[in-house]
Formats: sequence, structure tokens, C-alpha cells
Amino acid sequence: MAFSDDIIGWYAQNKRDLPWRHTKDPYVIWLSEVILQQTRVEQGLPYFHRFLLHYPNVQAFANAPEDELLMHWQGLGYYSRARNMHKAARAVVAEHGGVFPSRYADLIKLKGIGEYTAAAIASFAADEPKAVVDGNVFRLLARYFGIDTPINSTNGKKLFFQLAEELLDTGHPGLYNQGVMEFGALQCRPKNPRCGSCVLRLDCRALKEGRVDQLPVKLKGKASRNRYFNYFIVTEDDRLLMNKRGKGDIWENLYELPLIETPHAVTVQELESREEVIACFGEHAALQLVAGPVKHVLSHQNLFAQFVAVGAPQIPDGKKMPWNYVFIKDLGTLAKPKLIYSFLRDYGLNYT
DNA sequence: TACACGTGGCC
DNA sequence: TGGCCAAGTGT
Repeated sequence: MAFSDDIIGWYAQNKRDLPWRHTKDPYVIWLSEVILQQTRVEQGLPYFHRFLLHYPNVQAFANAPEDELLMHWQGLGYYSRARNMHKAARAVVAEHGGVFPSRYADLIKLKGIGEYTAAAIASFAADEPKAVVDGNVFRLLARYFGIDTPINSTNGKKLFFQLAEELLDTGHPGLYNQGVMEFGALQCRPKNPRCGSCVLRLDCRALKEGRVDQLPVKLKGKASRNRYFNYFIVTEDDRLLMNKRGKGDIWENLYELPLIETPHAVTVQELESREEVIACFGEHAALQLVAGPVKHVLSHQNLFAQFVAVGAPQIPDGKKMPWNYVFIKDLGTLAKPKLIYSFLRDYGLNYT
């Protein structure tokens, strides 16, 4: 009892004034929660405003083309979130008459809504007693109870979810859930936690045992792999050759320049004599390095990209590759990965 | 069930 | 600098 009272009391004094905290509309809460998955508030904030402006309700969201949603999502990362939100919005229109659900059992069935997000929406919008367990909660509980079971292990997840459910203030689930997360974000933060001023300091096991900086424990994942991307700049008058990425790899359904990936770093000269390059651009194409190699770090990959201008290209049939010429003035309507739009901007391919 | 999926900020 | 982390989910 004391734990949830301390959390709710602390929250009343210390909570930030965030726009999604002024509503009980499950659609608006859904927008904010998905945007905030694995994303800092400061990074997500402008996207929240943008999506609410363009798509004030779930019908508007469902009616939008996927390309347009991805364009507005550009730069936020984890693009499957936008694609899954599209599917979820259409399911809400088709199966819930356009009324966004606020029950956990309905929410959990929607694409892109997992245990955390379903609990968040259900508790914030309708005070359904479901405990949220996000990174903040894992960290707070690991420290407060001095638990060194890895938070990303199967056992750890079971343990922390069970504990969170027991601690939930069933009288004020929404308030308590927002409180624990905010507490984890501002007070029991990952680095330099503010233990000196913490209302839980007398009961915190990790603080008592001097283990605050060792908790939570997290199993290390696999090391990143390196990939070598050779991007080609092929223009025809005021048009630029672009590629829409497919399934099964990074940046699904986003647009990029024509790409040839090589198993290791290659020079432009080596590139010129490669079969695939000749097959794509003809024997007499003149290649010239324009930029790179640029290192672009993803969560599980290190990309090394170089950008190569193609002079005198002879594109064989255009049917073999899924490449299409796009008017340079229209480039802004296409969703592109950060690596690509940064290059286009720096290269002076300006579009408005 | 581990692992893949983006980007930016911090030290 | 490079590694870790940030309101997770799908497969």
C-alpha cells in the first residue's frame, strides 16, 4: 500500500505537463503510446502533434494511404509501428464501427498493440486495472526490490509482470500506472538516479546494498553485423531513379536510391567492373564517388554507405529492377530513411 | 523464443 | 568513441 501511495503522491508533485495527459480518448492515447515505444518524449512530441493534426480520428488514420503515413513517420524509426497502426486503424473501422476500443481484451488483438500498450490505453482511458510494465517499471522494481534476474530473460519477464500486477493500485490504475512510469523516467532514471531526494530511499533494497548502478541486469544481445551499401545516383532531366524497399529487411516500404549491396567494402573502380553493375547501368557507365563511405548505425546493423553518380547510364529494360524515376520536386512526398534524406539534402537535391 | 527492427542523446 | 539506453512488438 505504501508503495503505490508514495508513487501517486510523488506523481502529483512532479509530473510533466504532456499533451496526451489531457485526454481520455483511447485513439489519442494510442497515438502517443505507439509513438513513444522505444522513443524519448522529446523525439516523439513533434510526431504526436503532426499525426493528431493530419489524422484527428481513427477514420482519418484508416483512410490515409500507407505511403502518406510512412512519410509523416519519416525520421522516427521502427517503421513497422506506422504500418501496424494502419492495420489496427482499419480493423477498428471494420470491426468496432470506428469506435476505438478501451478494453484490454479488445486492444491486445490489434496489430502493434502488445501487453504494455494495451495496459496503458485500458488503464489511462478507462481505468481498467492492468499493470503497465515498460523499461521504467523494470528498472524501478529491479532496484527497489534488489532483483538481479535479467529483465529480458523469460523468467525475469514473468517475475516482473507478476510483481507489477501485485503492486498495482486497483483503486487508481491509470494514475498509478502513469506514476510508476514517470517516476522511473525522472527519479529512478537509468543514469545518475536521484536517490538523495527519493521518497522510496528508506525502503530501496538496491540503495541499501549499494547496487543501484548494477540494476537492472540485462542480458547482452548479439553483436551488430556490418553491411556495405552502394547507392547510385541516376538522373534523367529533372527526375531521379528511386527504389521502394520490400519485405524481409530494414526500412520496409521506404524509398531509397538504387542499391547494390556488396559483402565487403568496394572501391568505385571495383564497382565498375562488377557484373551486376554492368547489368544495371551498361558497360559504358561512368561511375564517380560523390559521398561516403558514411557510417549509419542501426540497432543491429552498422551500415557503410557510399553514393556513386552514374554518368551515361544505359538502363536495359527497367523491368528487371523495381526502380522508378521520380520527379525531384516530388521527392518530399516519399518516406525515406534518415541515411537517404540526409544525403539528398547534403547533396543539394532539394525538394520542398 | 531469441532476435530484428531506427534514431538520437548521453557520457 | 562506441556502447548503452528509450513509454515494445512481431515472428
